[in-house]
Amino acid sequence: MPELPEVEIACRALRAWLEKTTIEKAAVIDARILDQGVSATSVVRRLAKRRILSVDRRGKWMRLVLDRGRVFSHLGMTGKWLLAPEPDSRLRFEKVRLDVTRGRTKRSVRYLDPRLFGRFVVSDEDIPAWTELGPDPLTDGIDVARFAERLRKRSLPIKAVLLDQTVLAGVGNIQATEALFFAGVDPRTPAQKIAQPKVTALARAIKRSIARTLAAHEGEEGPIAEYVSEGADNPFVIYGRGGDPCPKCKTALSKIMLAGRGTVFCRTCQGR
DNA sequence: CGGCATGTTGCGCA
DNA sequence: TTGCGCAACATGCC
Repeated sequence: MPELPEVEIACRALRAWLEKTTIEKAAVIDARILDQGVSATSVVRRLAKRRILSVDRRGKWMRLVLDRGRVFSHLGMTGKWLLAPEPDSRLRFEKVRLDVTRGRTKRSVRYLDPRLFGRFVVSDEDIPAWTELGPDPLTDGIDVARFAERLRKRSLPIKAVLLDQTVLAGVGNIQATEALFFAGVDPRTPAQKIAQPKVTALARAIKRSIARTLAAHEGEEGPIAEYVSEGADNPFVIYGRGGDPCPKCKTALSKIMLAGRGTVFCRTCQGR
C-alpha cells in the first residue's frame, strides 16, 4: 500500500502503538523478510527487552529508534503493520511480531507482507538506504533550486527521475503520475529539458498531490484500501483511469509503459 | 490463462 | 565508466 502518504499514515499508527514501549518479545515468522544472511534468532535477540524511544519516517522508510540500535521498515508493495485483534492469533502473511508493553498496557503489533517486497532491518546505525534518501517533500519541503539542479543532470524521462528516491524521498508511481498531470508536464520529457517555470510548477504539484492523498486517507477510518481498482473508489485524478476522459479537457487519457511502470497522462494537457 | 500491480535491485548490453 | 531497459523477487486480482 505504500507511497509517502500511506507510509505517513502507517508511521502515525506505529508511533501510537510503539513509542515509549518496551519490546517484551519479538518473533520473526518468515526470515525471508530479513536481509540475505541475517538469521531470525539474531534479530529476535537484538530486539528483546529494547525500549522504543521514537518512530519516524523519511520517504517510504520508517525507523524505530531503540535505546540500543534501530529498526528500519520498508513496506515494499504490499507490506502493512497491524495491531493484532487478539494477542495470540497468527495473521495471514504475518512476517514479524512485536509484543510490547507500556506500563500495564500490552500490545501485539504485526508486520504482514504477502509479496515480501518489503524490508525489515535491524542495525546499530542508520542504513545507507535511509541516509541516501533525498529530501522528503512533506517534512522537508522541496528546495526548487536544488530540485532543478538535480533534474538538469538527468537525461531520463522526468517520470523515471521522480521515482529516484535520492532526488525526492517518497514519490512513487501514483504520486509521480498525479503530480505530472497537475503540473501539465509530459512524463516522457527528458528531465533536463523541463523549463524553469515548469520545474517550479512540478515541485508545487508534488506537494499538492501528496497533501491531497494524505487528506483522503485522514478522512477514512480503519485500514487503507489495499488496491486501487478502476472503479468509483479510486481516489486519484488520473492514476488508474487510462482510457477515461481527461478531467480537464475530456481527451481520452493515454496509458503507456515508462521505466517499466504503467503511466497515465493526457496528450493534450501534458505538453513537452 | 495472461497481464498487471502503490517497489527496488542487479544484470547485461550499448 | 555511465546510462538504460528489463527480469526478478512472490502473490493476488481481474
